[in-house]
Amino acid sequence: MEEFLRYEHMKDEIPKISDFYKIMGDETRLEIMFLLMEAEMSVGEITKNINRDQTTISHQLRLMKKSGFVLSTRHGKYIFYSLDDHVKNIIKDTLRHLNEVGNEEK
Amino acid sequence: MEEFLRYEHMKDEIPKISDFYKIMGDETRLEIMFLLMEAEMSVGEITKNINRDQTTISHQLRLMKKSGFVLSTRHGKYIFYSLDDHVKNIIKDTLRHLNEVGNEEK
DNA sequence: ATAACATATGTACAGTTGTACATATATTAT
DNA sequence: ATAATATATGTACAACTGTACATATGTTAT
Repeated sequence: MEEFLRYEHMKDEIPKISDFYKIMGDETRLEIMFLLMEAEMSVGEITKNINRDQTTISHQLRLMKKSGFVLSTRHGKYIFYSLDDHVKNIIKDTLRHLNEVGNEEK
Repeated sequence: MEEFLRYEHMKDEIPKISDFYKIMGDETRLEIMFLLMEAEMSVGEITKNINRDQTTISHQLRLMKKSGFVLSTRHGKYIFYSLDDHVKNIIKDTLRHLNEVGNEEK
Protein backbone atom coordinates (compact mmCIF):
# COMPACT_ATOMS: atom_id res chain seq x y z
CA MET A 1 0.00 0.00 0.00
CA GLU A 2 1.26 3.43 -0.87
CA GLU A 3 2.68 5.07 2.20
CA PHE A 4 1.10 8.45 1.46
CA LEU A 5 -2.37 6.98 1.69
CA ARG A 6 -2.11 5.65 5.22
CA TYR A 7 -4.84 6.61 7.62
CA GLU A 8 -2.76 8.70 10.01
CA HIS A 9 -1.56 10.79 7.11
CA MET A 10 -4.99 11.26 5.59
CA LYS A 11 -6.86 11.98 8.81
CA ASP A 12 -6.35 15.73 8.70
CA GLU A 13 -7.27 15.90 5.03
CA ILE A 14 -10.60 14.19 5.48
CA PRO A 15 -12.70 17.33 5.98
CA LYS A 16 -11.31 18.74 2.76
CA ILE A 17 -11.89 15.51 0.84
CA SER A 18 -15.38 15.24 2.27
CA ASP A 19 -16.19 18.80 1.20
CA PHE A 20 -15.03 17.97 -2.29
CA TYR A 21 -17.23 14.91 -2.60
CA LYS A 22 -20.19 16.73 -1.02
CA ILE A 23 -20.11 19.20 -3.87
CA MET A 24 -19.98 16.37 -6.38
CA GLY A 25 -22.94 14.66 -4.73
CA ASP A 26 -25.79 16.76 -6.03
CA GLU A 27 -27.76 16.20 -9.21
CA THR A 28 -28.10 19.84 -10.15
CA ARG A 29 -24.40 20.48 -9.79
CA LEU A 30 -23.53 17.29 -11.68
CA GLU A 31 -25.83 18.31 -14.52
CA ILE A 32 -24.04 21.63 -14.67
CA MET A 33 -20.67 19.91 -14.68
CA PHE A 34 -21.60 17.53 -17.47
CA LEU A 35 -22.84 20.45 -19.53
CA LEU A 36 -19.58 22.26 -18.94
CA MET A 37 -17.59 19.15 -19.91
CA GLU A 38 -18.66 19.94 -23.46
CA ALA A 39 -18.06 23.68 -23.60
CA GLU A 40 -18.11 26.81 -21.54
CA MET A 41 -21.60 28.17 -21.29
CA SER A 42 -23.54 31.19 -20.03
CA VAL A 43 -25.91 31.00 -17.08
CA GLY A 44 -28.83 31.37 -19.44
CA GLU A 45 -27.73 28.46 -21.60
CA ILE A 46 -27.20 26.29 -18.57
CA THR A 47 -30.62 27.22 -17.25
CA LYS A 48 -32.18 26.41 -20.62
CA ASN A 49 -30.71 22.90 -20.47
CA ILE A 50 -31.60 22.11 -16.89
CA ASN A 51 -35.03 22.02 -15.35
CA ARG A 52 -34.40 24.41 -12.48
CA ASP A 53 -35.02 28.04 -11.67
CA GLN A 54 -32.39 30.50 -12.88
CA THR A 55 -31.72 31.58 -9.30
CA THR A 56 -31.06 28.00 -8.32
CA ILE A 57 -28.45 27.66 -11.05
CA SER A 58 -26.93 30.93 -9.96
CA HIS A 59 -26.69 29.87 -6.33
CA GLN A 60 -25.04 26.61 -7.30
CA LEU A 61 -22.59 28.32 -9.63
CA ARG A 62 -21.62 30.65 -6.83
CA LEU A 63 -20.90 27.73 -4.53
CA MET A 64 -19.00 25.90 -7.25
CA LYS A 65 -16.94 28.96 -8.04
CA LYS A 66 -16.09 29.61 -4.40
CA SER A 67 -14.80 26.02 -4.20
CA GLY A 68 -12.78 26.17 -7.40
CA PHE A 69 -14.96 23.85 -9.44
CA VAL A 70 -15.73 26.44 -12.11
CA LEU A 71 -14.29 29.64 -13.51
CA SER A 72 -16.22 32.57 -14.94
CA THR A 73 -15.61 35.34 -17.43
CA ARG A 74 -17.97 38.08 -18.40
CA HIS A 75 -18.64 38.89 -22.04
CA GLY A 76 -20.98 41.84 -22.09
CA LYS A 77 -24.26 40.90 -20.49
CA TYR A 78 -23.31 37.26 -20.41
CA ILE A 79 -21.16 35.44 -17.93
CA PHE A 80 -19.57 32.27 -19.17
CA TYR A 81 -18.71 29.45 -16.82
CA SER A 82 -16.16 26.73 -17.49
CA LEU A 83 -15.21 23.60 -15.62
CA ASP A 84 -11.88 23.27 -13.80
CA ASP A 85 -9.65 20.82 -15.67
CA HIS A 86 -8.82 18.75 -12.61
CA VAL A 87 -12.49 18.32 -11.84
CA LYS A 88 -12.97 17.14 -15.41
CA ASN A 89 -10.27 14.54 -14.93
CA ILE A 90 -11.65 13.36 -11.61
CA ILE A 91 -15.05 12.86 -13.18
CA LYS A 92 -13.54 10.91 -16.07
CA ASP A 93 -11.51 8.72 -13.70
CA THR A 94 -14.52 8.07 -11.52
CA LEU A 95 -16.74 7.07 -14.41
CA ARG A 96 -14.15 4.64 -15.69
CA HIS A 97 -14.56 2.61 -12.46
CA LEU A 98 -18.08 3.39 -11.41
CA ASN A 99 -20.04 0.68 -13.19
CA GLU A 100 -17.91 -1.92 -11.50
CA VAL A 101 -18.40 -0.86 -7.89
CA GLY A 102 -20.00 -3.70 -5.99
CA ASN A 103 -19.30 -6.18 -8.79
CA GLU A 104 -16.13 -7.93 -7.66
CA GLU A 105 -15.45 -10.39 -10.43
CA LYS A 106 -14.85 -13.76 -8.78
CA MET B 1 -14.13 15.25 -26.16
CA GLU B 2 -14.89 11.62 -25.63
CA GLU B 3 -18.22 10.82 -27.18
CA PHE B 4 -19.36 8.66 -24.28
CA LEU B 5 -19.15 11.58 -21.87
CA ARG B 6 -21.57 13.86 -23.70
CA TYR B 7 -24.35 15.36 -21.66
CA GLU B 8 -27.25 13.64 -23.40
CA HIS B 9 -25.63 10.28 -22.78
CA MET B 10 -24.85 10.98 -19.13
CA LYS B 11 -28.18 12.56 -18.23
CA ASP B 12 -29.84 9.31 -17.17
CA GLU B 13 -26.80 8.21 -15.19
CA ILE B 14 -26.69 11.35 -13.09
CA PRO B 15 -28.83 10.08 -10.19
CA LYS B 16 -26.57 7.04 -9.89
CA ILE B 17 -23.40 9.13 -10.04
CA SER B 18 -24.84 11.56 -7.55
CA ASP B 19 -25.69 8.75 -5.14
CA PHE B 20 -22.15 7.48 -5.41
CA TYR B 21 -20.60 10.84 -4.58
CA LYS B 22 -23.12 11.44 -1.78
CA ILE B 23 -21.82 8.37 -0.02
CA MET B 24 -18.25 9.57 -0.46
CA GLY B 25 -19.15 12.97 0.96
CA ASP B 26 -19.28 12.19 4.65
CA GLU B 27 -16.41 12.37 7.11
CA THR B 28 -17.38 9.31 9.09
CA ARG B 29 -17.66 7.15 6.00
CA LEU B 30 -14.40 8.52 4.59
CA GLU B 31 -12.63 7.73 7.85
CA ILE B 32 -13.93 4.19 7.62
CA MET B 33 -12.79 3.92 4.02
CA PHE B 34 -9.30 5.18 4.75
CA LEU B 35 -9.01 2.70 7.58
CA LEU B 36 -10.10 -0.08 5.26
CA MET B 37 -7.60 1.03 2.62
CA GLU B 38 -4.98 -0.45 4.93
CA ALA B 39 -6.59 -3.72 5.90
CA GLU B 40 -9.89 -5.37 6.54
CA MET B 41 -11.08 -4.66 10.04
CA SER B 42 -13.80 -5.60 12.51
CA VAL B 43 -16.49 -3.18 13.62
CA GLY B 44 -14.85 -2.97 17.02
CA GLU B 45 -11.48 -2.03 15.59
CA ILE B 46 -13.03 0.58 13.35
CA THR B 47 -14.92 2.00 16.31
CA LYS B 48 -11.74 2.13 18.37
CA ASN B 49 -10.06 4.22 15.68
CA ILE B 50 -12.89 6.64 15.06
CA ASN B 51 -14.47 8.97 17.56
CA ARG B 52 -18.08 7.88 17.06
CA ASP B 53 -20.57 5.62 18.78
CA GLN B 54 -20.49 1.94 17.80
CA THR B 55 -24.06 2.16 16.54
CA THR B 56 -23.13 5.05 14.29
CA ILE B 57 -20.36 3.00 12.70
CA SER B 58 -22.75 0.10 12.32
CA HIS B 59 -25.38 2.21 10.62
CA GLN B 60 -22.83 3.61 8.21
CA LEU B 61 -21.41 0.18 7.43
CA ARG B 62 -24.88 -1.03 6.64
CA LEU B 63 -25.41 1.79 4.19
CA MET B 64 -22.01 1.27 2.64
CA LYS B 65 -22.60 -2.44 2.26
CA LYS B 66 -26.00 -1.96 0.67
CA SER B 67 -24.35 0.31 -1.89
CA GLY B 68 -21.45 -2.01 -2.63
CA PHE B 69 -18.74 0.08 -1.02
CA VAL B 70 -17.73 -2.60 1.47
CA LEU B 71 -17.90 -6.38 1.87
CA SER B 72 -18.25 -8.27 5.13
CA THR B 73 -17.35 -11.72 6.41
CA ARG B 74 -18.02 -13.10 9.83
CA HIS B 75 -15.29 -14.80 11.86
CA GLY B 76 -16.88 -16.01 15.05
CA LYS B 77 -18.11 -13.06 17.05
CA TYR B 78 -16.36 -10.63 14.79
CA ILE B 79 -17.46 -9.29 11.46
CA PHE B 80 -14.70 -8.04 9.22
CA TYR B 81 -15.33 -5.35 6.66
CA SER B 82 -13.21 -4.70 3.58
CA LEU B 83 -13.26 -1.97 0.97
CA ASP B 84 -14.39 -2.63 -2.59
CA ASP B 85 -11.39 -2.49 -4.94
CA HIS B 86 -12.99 -0.09 -7.40
CA VAL B 87 -13.78 2.30 -4.59
CA LYS B 88 -10.14 2.10 -3.55
CA ASN B 89 -9.06 3.03 -7.05
CA ILE B 90 -11.51 5.88 -7.32
CA ILE B 91 -10.20 7.32 -4.06
CA LYS B 92 -6.61 7.03 -5.26
CA ASP B 93 -7.43 8.66 -8.59
CA THR B 94 -9.28 11.47 -6.88
CA LEU B 95 -6.51 12.23 -4.45
CA ARG B 96 -4.00 12.39 -7.25
CA HIS B 97 -5.86 15.41 -8.66
CA LEU B 98 -7.47 16.90 -5.61
CA ASN B 99 -4.79 19.28 -4.40
CA GLU B 100 -4.80 20.95 -7.77
CA VAL B 101 -8.49 21.77 -8.02
CA GLY B 102 -8.91 25.50 -8.32
CA ASN B 103 -5.20 26.01 -9.05
CA GLU B 104 -5.07 26.28 -12.83
CA GLU B 105 -1.40 26.82 -13.55
CA LYS B 106 -1.12 29.92 -15.75
C1' DA C 1 -28.50 -22.23 30.94
C1' DT C 2 -26.40 -17.67 31.80
C1' DA C 3 -23.01 -14.14 31.36
C1' DA C 4 -20.11 -11.45 28.56
C1' DC C 5 -18.99 -9.56 24.39
C1' DA C 6 -19.72 -8.07 19.36
C1' DT C 7 -22.66 -6.22 16.16
C1' DA C 8 -27.26 -4.69 14.42
C1' DT C 9 -31.74 -2.27 14.44
C1' DG C 10 -35.60 1.19 15.87
C1' DT C 11 -36.35 5.80 16.77
C1' DA C 12 -36.16 10.68 17.36
C1' DC C 13 -34.05 14.86 17.01
C1' DA C 14 -30.81 18.68 15.58
C1' DG C 15 -28.34 20.34 11.84
C1' DT C 16 -27.64 20.87 7.05
C1' DT C 17 -28.93 21.64 2.24
C1' DG C 18 -31.44 22.50 -2.11
C1' DT C 19 -35.01 25.08 -3.84
C1' DA C 20 -37.85 28.90 -5.49
C1' DC C 21 -39.83 33.22 -4.49
C1' DA C 22 -39.00 38.22 -4.34
C1' DT C 23 -35.85 41.43 -5.36
C1' DA C 24 -31.39 43.67 -6.50
C1' DT C 25 -27.59 44.74 -9.59
C1' DA C 26 -25.22 44.98 -14.04
C1' DT C 27 -25.11 45.56 -18.98
C1' DT C 28 -26.90 46.88 -23.49
C1' DA C 29 -30.18 49.08 -26.64
C1' DT C 30 -33.36 52.78 -27.62
C1' DA D 1 -32.97 58.74 -19.37
C1' DT D 2 -35.82 54.19 -19.59
C1' DA D 3 -36.70 49.59 -20.94
C1' DA D 4 -35.20 45.06 -21.63
C1' DT D 5 -32.32 41.37 -20.64
C1' DA D 6 -28.80 38.63 -17.88
C1' DT D 7 -27.18 37.36 -13.63
C1' DA D 8 -26.84 37.68 -8.51
C1' DT D 9 -28.42 37.93 -3.67
C1' DG D 10 -31.64 37.63 0.59
C1' DT D 11 -34.72 34.75 2.76
C1' DA D 12 -37.61 31.01 4.31
C1' DC D 13 -39.02 26.52 4.31
C1' DA D 14 -39.44 21.45 3.34
C1' DA D 15 -36.75 17.53 2.89
C1' DC D 16 -32.88 14.94 3.97
C1' DT D 17 -29.06 13.10 6.87
C1' DG D 18 -25.98 11.90 10.62
C1' DT D 19 -25.98 10.93 15.24
C1' DA D 20 -26.62 8.67 19.67
C1' DC D 21 -29.71 6.65 22.80
C1' DA D 22 -32.18 2.37 23.97
C1' DT D 23 -32.56 -2.09 22.81
C1' DA D 24 -32.31 -6.40 20.13
C1' DT D 25 -29.82 -10.23 18.07
C1' DG D 26 -25.94 -13.24 17.43
C1' DT D 27 -21.77 -15.69 19.20
C1' DT D 28 -18.60 -17.74 22.54
C1' DA D 29 -17.25 -19.13 27.13
C1' DT D 30 -18.47 -20.95 31.58
